[in-house]
Amino acid sequence: MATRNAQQAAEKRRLILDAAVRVFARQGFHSCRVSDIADEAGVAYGLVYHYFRSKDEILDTLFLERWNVLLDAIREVDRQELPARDSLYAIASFIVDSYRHDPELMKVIIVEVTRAANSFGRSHLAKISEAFSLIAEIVEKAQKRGEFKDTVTPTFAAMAFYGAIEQVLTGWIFDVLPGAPEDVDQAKAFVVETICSGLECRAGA
Amino acid sequence: MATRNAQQAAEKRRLILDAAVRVFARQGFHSCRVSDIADEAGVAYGLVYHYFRSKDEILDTLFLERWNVLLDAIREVDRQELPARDSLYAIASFIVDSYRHDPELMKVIIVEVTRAANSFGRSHLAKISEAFSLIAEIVEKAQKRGEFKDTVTPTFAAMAFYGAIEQVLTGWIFDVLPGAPEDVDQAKAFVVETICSGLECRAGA
DNA sequence: CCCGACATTGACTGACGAGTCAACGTCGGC
DNA sequence: GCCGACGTTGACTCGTCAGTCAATGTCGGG
Repeated sequence: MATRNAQQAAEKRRLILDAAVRVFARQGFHSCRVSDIADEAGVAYGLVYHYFRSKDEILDTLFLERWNVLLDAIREVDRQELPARDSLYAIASFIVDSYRHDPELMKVIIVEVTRAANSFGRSHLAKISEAFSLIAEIVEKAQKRGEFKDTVTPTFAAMAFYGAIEQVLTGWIFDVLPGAPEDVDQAKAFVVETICSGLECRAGA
Repeated sequence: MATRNAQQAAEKRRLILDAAVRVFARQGFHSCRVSDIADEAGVAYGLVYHYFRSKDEILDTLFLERWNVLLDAIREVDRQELPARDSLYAIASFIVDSYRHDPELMKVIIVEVTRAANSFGRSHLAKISEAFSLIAEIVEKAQKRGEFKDTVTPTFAAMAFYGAIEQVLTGWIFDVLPGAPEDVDQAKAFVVETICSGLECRAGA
């Protein structure tokens, strides 16, 4: 009952979650066994089931933890009412920096959840879509303010924006795109430049 | 030995492939059984293994058939040396029309191969990347001609372009984006407008 | 120092599904 | 109308894992 116990339990849980990230990133969710996670964490097989109801619940937990952080970040950006280009730059930066900070975790979330809409993504579709809606709102406001032209619906623009970023991350993850630190930095600007210039009203218009 | 036999065999093979598309689209590759495909095709379980070495080979076949058509289409567009915006519009059109023509097949290819780089996509990464390279070439030529600005590398631009389209298709597939016929038509223009305007040199520049 | 609660262990089980294979049609040629 | 090749069948095998559970360890409180 001691506080120390609760904290120790939390640490063990974290230990398993962190091990799972490494194993999922290395072998993929479906082709790894629960015993691989236990081994990686240095705990017994059964203990994994003491802390999590199922293998799925581990991935759910990893995804929700991180995605909620992303949603909060987007909401915070939104609240600041910056010019749309700055807002989108901040969001792109956040995602790209998340990748730079913990590539394995981002790989797992993108490959096993976000891009796996048929298996895992399915149950998290609503949560994933929340991000699209928030981005769409930012675009919509920019259109009302006259910053962005309104020939493209906010929803499509949001999908294009998010899709472009995710594809770039996927490129890094699978080594089809150069992912050196300087490339990663440039990428933020590239994506925002491409998408925003396409959405903005021309200077002369 | 008769020609008729060879043709009948080809038809049976096709029967199984078409059934597989429906089953994969409905249940997903991993959560369907080979017996589901056999049932859907109205043939015995074992016959599937008479025509294909494995469950994987069925998906491989479906993917390669379609992706080669896409690559040919892109090469053909490239050969015509149109303005880059027209080239990219043609490519976007081709992909979007492929979806309209056979949503189930495109769903399978995107969800189970293209977006599943960790399982199936892995073995087809080279084939998938070919499309990126071809698009990147088009962008590069446009930059050399001065149509597109060169602040964004062709590779990144290609990823952004393809990513945007794929995300829109994914939106339709999972009903997070309105996919009525008129939306589908607009989408081509939306994507090209967004990405190309972002890449083009400003009129005043 | 003992006791009970809870953390930890890992051998085991039960389900599932890919792939095999031996038996059974069927059809064309002779 | 007989023969043999090959298309077709589906019950069966066999490996794989997720999840269970009973046994064992640990630790704090009384």
